[in-house]
Amino acid sequence: MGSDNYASEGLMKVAVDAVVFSIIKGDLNILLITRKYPPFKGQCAIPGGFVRKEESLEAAAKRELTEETGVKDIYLKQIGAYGDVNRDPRGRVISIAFLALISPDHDLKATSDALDAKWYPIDELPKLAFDHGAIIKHALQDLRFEIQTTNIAHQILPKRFTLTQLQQLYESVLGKRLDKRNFRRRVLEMGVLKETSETFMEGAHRPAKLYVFREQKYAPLKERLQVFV
Amino acid sequence: MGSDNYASEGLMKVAVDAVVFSIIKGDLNILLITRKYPPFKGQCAIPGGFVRKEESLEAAAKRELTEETGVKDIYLKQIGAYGDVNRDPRGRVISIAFLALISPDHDLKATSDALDAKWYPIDELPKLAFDHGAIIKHALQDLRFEIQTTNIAHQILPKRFTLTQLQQLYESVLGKRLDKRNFRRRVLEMGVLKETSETFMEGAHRPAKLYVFREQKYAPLKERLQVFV
DNA sequence: CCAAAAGTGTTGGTTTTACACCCATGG
DNA sequence: CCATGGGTGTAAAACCAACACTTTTGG
Repeated sequence: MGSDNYASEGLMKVAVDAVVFSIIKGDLNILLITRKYPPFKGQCAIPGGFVRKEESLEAAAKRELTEETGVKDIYLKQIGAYGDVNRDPRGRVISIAFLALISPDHDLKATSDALDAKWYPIDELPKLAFDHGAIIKHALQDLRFEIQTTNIAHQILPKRFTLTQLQQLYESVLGKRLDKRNFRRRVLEMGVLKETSETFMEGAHRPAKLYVFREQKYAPLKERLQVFV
Repeated sequence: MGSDNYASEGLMKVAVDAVVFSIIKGDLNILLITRKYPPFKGQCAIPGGFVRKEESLEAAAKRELTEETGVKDIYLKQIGAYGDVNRDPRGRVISIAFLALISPDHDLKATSDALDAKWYPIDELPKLAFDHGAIIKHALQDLRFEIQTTNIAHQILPKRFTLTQLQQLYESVLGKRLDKRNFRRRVLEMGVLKETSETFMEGAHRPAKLYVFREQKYAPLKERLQVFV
């Protein structure tokens, strides 16, 4: 960083935006709000807002997400900064984007801003405000990488889950079918899961064993789950 | 992004910083400047500075790099935003970091700011200003990934190069030795190189074939060069 | 003819893929 | 006893890691 004229240079608006993914009926969805004021009034956008002086970028993203959608207590991973000169018609705004993968049963409260937050399947996204279309595209690439290299899956699954649920999650995120036997063998050999003594029963068939993640916080995996994209 | 009180919120300083890598005598080096003014006067830092109203983040990083070090015309890859509240003692500054891999024979001009830019081997880095130590650590991880998944190597190599030069580059970046036969087989099978009819001769031994990258611009590779870290 | 780096294949072990049937349960 | 999804093993193919000698040149 230069030492030159600190006072005048570089002042601009800094925002954060969150691309929040979930799986609904087997399809990957994204949480969007509808803008009630210009610019892009009536169009959809990913939730976000301006960073305050005294909060970190991640804290700002969490706060805005809660304010606009009611979603809280989730892990956000930074995916990059978007800073094209004309990305916001109001003036120069730099946005730092984050991604998350959460359970769809977080309550989407009607918010103070009267923005309504809704889930949209990723292959039926509406036209998006700002450069949010590009941000989402990058976020999806990033998510496909994340799910194979970290335990981010634990954010979306119930504490205890079946291997079939886990596999369906991977299939939805990666957008392709996986072989049941190979998937189970690999995920178990990696040692990131722990078998519980409980089972899950639903419908007229054999009950499924329930598993938990060994690491309950977001953490990188030792090896990559070699499923690729 | 919220629609609320656009005028007042989110205003802060935005900077860019560039972690520029090169190989000097087989060792991975980083380009640092010495700060001539407070804060962190006399300490080393990665080159960077504030973003101007009318330039993109990448353009700002390129401009600052040229101003401070003389290095120009290089590809910069964004690696993330650093926004901790107290990362800059002057006040709130968000910094967007970039990385590059360049040839060491870019001239390091004595700059207008009288900052001198010098190369430092990565295992002999001085104490660094701001959070630049952390930024460099992330940049190195990122570089090790980049070199296996993109043709970023073409930035540092001469247009035509030998396979031995390419292999030494990989070894320096990854910090480990690679098997000559396996390396050559894989890199050729990937099809990112094109053999030329020329050879390179130096010293009393068999001349080496010269190769060029098929893609002359930064581009992701179809497959990953499976060397890992 | 010596030194030096360029160039080149094979083998054994490991990993990955593809693939089909039996099990436990509720109705 | 039927329908449903849970659970399991194996063989062939692909891939990866380890390894040493011949070639071409200049001095």
